[in-house]
Amino acid sequence: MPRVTDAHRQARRDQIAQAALRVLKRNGVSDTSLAQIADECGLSIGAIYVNFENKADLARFIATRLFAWRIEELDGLAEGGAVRTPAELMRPLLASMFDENRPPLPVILQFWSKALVDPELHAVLAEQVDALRGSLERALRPWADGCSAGEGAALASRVAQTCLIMAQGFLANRSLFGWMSAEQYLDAVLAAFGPAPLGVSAKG
Amino acid sequence: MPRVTDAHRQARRDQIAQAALRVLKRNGVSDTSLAQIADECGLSIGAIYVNFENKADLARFIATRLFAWRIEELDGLAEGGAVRTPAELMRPLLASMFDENRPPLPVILQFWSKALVDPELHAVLAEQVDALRGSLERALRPWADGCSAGEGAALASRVAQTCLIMAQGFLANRSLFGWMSAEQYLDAVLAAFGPAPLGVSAKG
DNA sequence: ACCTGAACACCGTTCAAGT
DNA sequence: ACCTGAACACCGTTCAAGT
Repeated sequence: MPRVTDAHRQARRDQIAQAALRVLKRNGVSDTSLAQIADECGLSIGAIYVNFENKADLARFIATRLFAWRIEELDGLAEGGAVRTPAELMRPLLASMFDENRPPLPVILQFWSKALVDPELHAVLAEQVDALRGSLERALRPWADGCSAGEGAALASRVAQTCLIMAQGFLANRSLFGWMSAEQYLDAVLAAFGPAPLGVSAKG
Repeated sequence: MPRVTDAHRQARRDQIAQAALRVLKRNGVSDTSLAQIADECGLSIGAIYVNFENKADLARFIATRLFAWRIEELDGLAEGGAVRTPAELMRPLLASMFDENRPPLPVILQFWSKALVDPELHAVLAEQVDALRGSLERALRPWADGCSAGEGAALASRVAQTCLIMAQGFLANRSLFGWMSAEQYLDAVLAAFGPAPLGVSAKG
């Protein structure tokens, strides 16, 4: 009867992962022990090892199940071939970070750090961010083709990566220092690199 | 004779911190034990505790001594009141990340993560990044005043923060995925948000 | 004054023993 | 088939004992 066992196993894995995420939010990634997770989900330490290979495997499961970005919105914006500028697409990208079903930003930053020394966790995060990059690239394609008809694909690819790098910076800064809101960030990017200096029309 | 003792103490602290950084580069922050550091510098674990309060205190010392950014270049660019655009100042800012006297970028990212759960380490990093932000803000002032005479100070402050957030993103992405060089990043930022779409003049 | 290394409480991991 | 909890090697930290 493997089906019953599999369902039970999936439920156990979700139960443990959800409990682990609650402890992670409270105590930080490196200060969370398996004993705390076992207490939180009402099981023993051994039960965690029945359902996961080890602590790193549990971390990968959490990253796979809970870190997946909602990319439907970006895909939706791309439909119909409407021309959306990078600035217009950055807005939903940054807003998606604050989705309440997502782990808090500091937890994500701590997983980035773990991925630097855990190749398998790195692969999980790389796959997720690449899916996000692909959606952004598709959504940018009409704008990119308008900029340079022949090189639209290459431009969309480069700019999609760049928008994600800028979003990574926002996530890190928001977690560590909280200098700005997403709206202030976008406004300042346009003021710094945008077409016309802000305030010129008002001042002169 | 406290002077002899103090000099000896400083030398010991530097000896231990340099050894610790070598192990950090090899093994990552969380996989480096005090036993490894003691072996690397030829002392015992107890000797580390003679010279540092604990492991977190050693980490703070490393961050203070070795993470200080070279801001003289930015200050030099600001002298004489020359107008430098954000894009022009981003170049030396990103280049400074690859100074060979600085710890590698992945080590810095791991310290960011540690700072999220260590308020004293967070204060050290916040002080350093704020000094960098101040230099950038001064260097941006002529440009900002040119954009909007009355609001130059506020604009320079906002844009300095924004450039640092974008640099944070570059550091994180470079450490994790290495998508782009600094030059490619700047080019793509200008293509995405800059005044004229690239390639228009060439394409017609 | 400075250093050592054994001792302590904890961690992740394993595994014989239970149900 | 699933779970428990004691055992193990390790970690950061302390401290009596050395020089």
